[in-house]
Amino acid sequence: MLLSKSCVYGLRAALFLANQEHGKFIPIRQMSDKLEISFHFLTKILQQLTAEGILESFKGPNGGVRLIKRGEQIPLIDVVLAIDGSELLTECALGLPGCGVKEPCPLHDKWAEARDGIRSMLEESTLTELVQKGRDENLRLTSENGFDILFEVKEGV
Amino acid sequence: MLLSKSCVYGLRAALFLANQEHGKFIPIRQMSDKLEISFHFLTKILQQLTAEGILESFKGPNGGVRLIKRGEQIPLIDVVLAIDGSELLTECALGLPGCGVKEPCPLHDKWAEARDGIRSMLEESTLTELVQKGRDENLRLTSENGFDILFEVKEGV
DNA sequence: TGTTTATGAGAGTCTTTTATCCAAAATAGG
DNA sequence: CCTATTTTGGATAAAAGACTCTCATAAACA
Repeated sequence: MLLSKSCVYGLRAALFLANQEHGKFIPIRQMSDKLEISFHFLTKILQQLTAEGILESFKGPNGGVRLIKRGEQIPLIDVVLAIDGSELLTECALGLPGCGVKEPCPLHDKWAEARDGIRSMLEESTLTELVQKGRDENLRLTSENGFDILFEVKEGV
Repeated sequence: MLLSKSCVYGLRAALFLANQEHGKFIPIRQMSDKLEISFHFLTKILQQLTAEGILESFKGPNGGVRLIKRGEQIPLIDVVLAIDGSELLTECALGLPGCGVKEPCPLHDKWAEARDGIRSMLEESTLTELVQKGRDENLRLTSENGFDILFEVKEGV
């Protein structure tokens, strides 16, 4: 698997948050329900994102988590590296310690280039951009539901 | 981790074999010693490569494994997919089942493109090509040793 | 005060990956 | 035929990852 499952969930959650009114705190329970991710598991992942300075949280009634910056300013790479660690995009394809420009393995150059393709794609894509695309084309965010699920706000009913 | 540890070992082993006289059976024990990989573990990995038609084996004295085709004709992708499975380069970045052109997730297009960068790099690189590079520039194949370790053949001493 | 909600630590389960071991089968050579 | 060599395949074990759950604490609200 290229990305860990935690990372995949983290991306889904980040997109979910970017699709909300900016600045509003969203309870984790609500996210776990909508995204069909175990509440406890998602909690751990979001705690990581909070610790890494991507989210901020607020306790108590009407509490929850929210993005620290606007979605426009958050590239996917931030989420991926916060969860899977920066080694993900620096590791040697042959597993050699210290593999790099100075002491490369035979695959180093090509591998680095291919990896950087992923990296730059993740650097160039922002949460907002994907949310926009998801809304415009009504794409999926869970196995069944698309971005529209996020709008059926039933508060006050 | 982008590639599993098994896959990484499999690549090292494939390069090792491509650096040997073509057609000669190399005992797994010798490979595990030189490549500093656990004999038993490497055995399992090579069995997979044999089952996938990349290697062939021969039992008994002077037995071992060898590449079925010449290294020129073996792209890295063969080894990677034989071990990590083809899902590796088709999985959805958001983990959605059935994500594809017909039912994409918001990240699908960009992710597919980035993944394909890795894929085509692995398709275009052959074992021989890397062995050649490794020899020419005397690069590493283990944490300590380079391709030269493969030449100290001590038979008949 | 009591309820809501996140935090942090931790225990426990399940699955997959990584790693080790052993008996069986095949083969070569004496 | 006997023995040493080497792969095969099954079984097992250890470690890591993916979860589930609980509990005690803290902050905020009403």
